[in-house]
Parts: sequence; C-alpha cells; structure tokens
Amino acid sequence: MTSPASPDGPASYDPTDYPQFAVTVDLVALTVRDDSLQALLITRAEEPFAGRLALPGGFVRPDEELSAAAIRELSEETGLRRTPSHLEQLKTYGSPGRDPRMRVASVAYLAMVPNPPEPRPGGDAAAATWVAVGTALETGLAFDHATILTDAIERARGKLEYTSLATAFCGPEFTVSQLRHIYEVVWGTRLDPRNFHRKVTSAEGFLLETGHTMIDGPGRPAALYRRGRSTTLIPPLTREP
Amino acid sequence: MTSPASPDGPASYDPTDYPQFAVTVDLVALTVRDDSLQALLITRAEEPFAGRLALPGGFVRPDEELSAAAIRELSEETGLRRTPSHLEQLKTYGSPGRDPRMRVASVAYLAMVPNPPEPRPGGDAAAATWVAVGTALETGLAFDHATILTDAIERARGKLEYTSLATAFCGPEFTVSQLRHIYEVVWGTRLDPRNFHRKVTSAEGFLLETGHTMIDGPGRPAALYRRGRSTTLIPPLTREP
DNA sequence: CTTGTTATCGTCAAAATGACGAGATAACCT
DNA sequence: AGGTTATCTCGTCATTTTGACGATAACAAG
Repeated sequence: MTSPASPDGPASYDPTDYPQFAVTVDLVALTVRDDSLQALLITRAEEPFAGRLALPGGFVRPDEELSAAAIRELSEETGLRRTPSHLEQLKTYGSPGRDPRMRVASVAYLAMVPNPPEPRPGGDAAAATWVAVGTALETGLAFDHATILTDAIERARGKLEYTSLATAFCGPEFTVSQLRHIYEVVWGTRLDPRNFHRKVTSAEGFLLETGHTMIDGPGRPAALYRRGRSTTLIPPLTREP
Repeated sequence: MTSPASPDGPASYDPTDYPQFAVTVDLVALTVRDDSLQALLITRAEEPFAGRLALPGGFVRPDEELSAAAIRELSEETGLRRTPSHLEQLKTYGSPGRDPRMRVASVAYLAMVPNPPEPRPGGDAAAATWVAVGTALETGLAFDHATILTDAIERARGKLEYTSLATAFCGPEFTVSQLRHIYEVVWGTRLDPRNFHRKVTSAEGFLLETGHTMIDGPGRPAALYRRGRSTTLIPPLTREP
C-alpha cells in the first residue's frame, strides 16, 4: 500500500504517519407503525455486544459514496425492499473508545420509511425488526447507538416543524389525517384536526391535490394529496400548545 | 497492526479486509467583519492545489476526539487565539475522488468567531486570512471546499431563524443593533430596527439585560445584553419579507 | 442650541392562531 | 331503514402576532 503523494502539513508524511481509521455507516431508519415511532434494529450476532440490539450498518467500501453505503447496508442488513423516501446524513460519531476493536468513524444516516412491510419471516436478515424507539432506548443498544438514536429522534422532531419531512413517513398519496397522525406520533402530542387541516392546505407548495378521495373506516372520505415541491414549510408548525 | 477482534459482518474479516481511511477535520470559521460574512481560509503550500485557498483542517490523531481535532486545527493552522463561541459538526464529506492522494473522510465543523483580531502579521500561520464568503466562492477553493463552505453558509442562515446562533457572532455583551447587524449581513437583507427590537426583547429567555449601556457613534446609547439560556428562538424570525 | 443619528416605545391595520361550531358523508348497530 | 357515531372539511370569532411606520429619547458634532 503506497500513497501517491504526501499529505500536506508541517512535515512530510508517509502512509503510516497518519492514523488509519475504519469508516462505517450506521442507519437510523424510522417509521410510524401502530401509533408509535419505530426504528429498524438488528440483533448483533458477534462480540462485542452479541445478542444486543443495534443499528444496522457496516464498512464503507473503498470506492463507495457514503450515501451509497448507507443505502446498501440498509437493504443488505435488514432485507428491507422498500426504498426510504428520505435519506439524510445525521452526524458522525468518532470518539476514540466507541468501538473496543479499532478506531472507527461512523457516519450516521437518518432514513424515513413509509408503510414498512411486516418483519421478514425468514431470509438471511431475519434479525431485523421494527422496535418502538422508547422501548429501544430503555432496552439498551450496542455501542453508542442509543446516543445516535436519540440524536436522530431529536432531528426528526425538529425538522417536522419547518420542513415537509413528515410527508416522507407517508406513501406517495396520503390524507391530511394520515399526515397529522405522523405529527402526533412523532411529537407525542394531540393536534386540532381543523386547525391542522387549515395550516397544511394553505401552506404554499406543501400539498398537491390529486382529485381522488379515500375511505378509511367510518366518516367522510378524505381527499388524497401528494407532496408539493416546497421542501420548507412556511409558516412553520409549532409543537408547544 | 493487529485487530483484537473481527468486525461483524456476513463473513470474518482480518484488518486488511476492511478499507483504510484517512479521517480529517475541515473547519468553516465564520465571522462578520466590515459588513460582510467572512470565512477563515489558508493558502495551501503544497500540491495538490498549491497556492489555492482552502479551509483549515488536518488529520485526526489516533486518540483524539473529532471536536478536539477541530479546535486544535483551528488554532494550529490559523494562529487564531480567540476561542470560537460556537462549534458544531456540519457534515462529513467522503466521496471517493475528493482527494487525489487517498481515500479521505473529512468531518466538517462550523465555528462562529466574534470580533476576530486582524490577520496575523507574521508568525507561522501568516497564511490564514478572513475572506468574504462571496469572494471565496468566486475565487475557487481547493478540493470540494466550495461545497462545504456553501453548506456551512446555508446552515448558518437557516439556524439564525430559530436558534440563538446569531449571538455567537457577537461578544459576551452586545446591543440589539449589533445583533440585528449580524442578521442583516448573514441574510443579506434589511430588517426594520423597531420590529426587530420588539421581537428579540420579547422572546422568552433569549436576551438578558445587563443594566449597562454603550455608546457607539452618534445617537442614543444602546442597552447591552447578554445571551439568555434558551438556545431556541420562539417565535422564530423570518427572512422573507 | 440646532442638526443629525441611533435607540426605544407606541399605534394601527392586516394576517395568523387557537378554540370551537356545524354540515357532509361514511360505517355500524339495532 | 333509521338512528348513532365517527371522520373530513368549511366557517366563525376572539386573541395574538406581524409588518409598517409615527413619535420620543438621548447622544455627538458643528
């Protein structure tokens, strides 16, 4: 392994002069199911933390984009067929002691998955399950994954306020009620259906009418909408009252 | 170099099985000077991009926290004495081709520096200068640093709306006008002094009165404030009007 | 003292918000 | 079938917030 040139710095380096890192991606895939916010977790097969729940993730390959590694690991490790409707980089975790085996920098990604399929019955990734985030944090996760999950939840909660992120939890077409349900579950609050309806339908470029309606349970059929072009939500929604 | 255990995965690895990365930190240190938003840049001494402007940064050491590396590089590479009043992780850039010499994952940090000193006259870090961000982006930066700087500016602009980040551009005590000036420069807009004053002074926990006043040029003396405890700004400021 | 400049307080109409009433349209039960 | 219940959607209305801007306070400079 030779380096074609010397990295810049006060002195000249050869390849063994600068520290070698392993770079991994960890994924926080979130969804809303059964009236709760859930994360996709795997059960670790090997030490350390064998048997513990952990975020899916793995090494970034030599010629792979970070985001490509995130998508690959999500499907490889969890068998998830559905493509996440939103994927963004969350934060990088690289404390010296976070992995007892080696120095690792882990780039965490946040993914939203709409209407996830049931946990895989068999297959090679049967260990992946959706777990309510509260349960996951109480259970105790491997490595510093509880910190990562906490950061991810906080990011998601915050972004619901001023972006259209909530639509990423829904399928391509959704009702205002389904969207409101996302907010209520992620924030853990109740929102007035009438005021919520007024806000999201009057926000410019947020929702697009499809002209169709949908019947779900009792009550008047609900109009189906699609995401609009605008990624920001103005004016923002607030989660205080 | 031996690894105490095998990383988990579908198969067993030995240390040469997973790719080796160099991990660096890059810093976007921002300040407001001379009515413009400026970033601290260095002139590269070596190839590639010798002579080009670049963000300060360098390798993370084997037993160093990422944030500690960011602080260290900022002072080492730029000779900056003043401690940034705010430091946060921005994003990690790790495309395979971003550094022609090796595979690098660079963790970018965003720092706010209040009232920076004049560019260092001599010293070993004389190459560090404050450059208006518009000029820097037109000039062309080394590597993908233009992308990083663009992301940093967008992050800063966005966070002014709903956090107290703007106070990080000011010293420990500041007037409402100085704070407004930060917003105007970073956003590139004009804000009504009277409405701005009403908003920031009525936002709960945002500003703390010191009881002192300050005279700066002609006009009535301005009351001096200090940052309040609240890190979020409710209701948020908007940059549309 | 007059003029210019900035800081701060007040006023007022327009817009947004929160609380809630009411009709529309469905499922469900008897 | 008819009544009940539930949800969706449109309206109403008092309160709050916003944006535009007038007016006063407190300084420097001439």
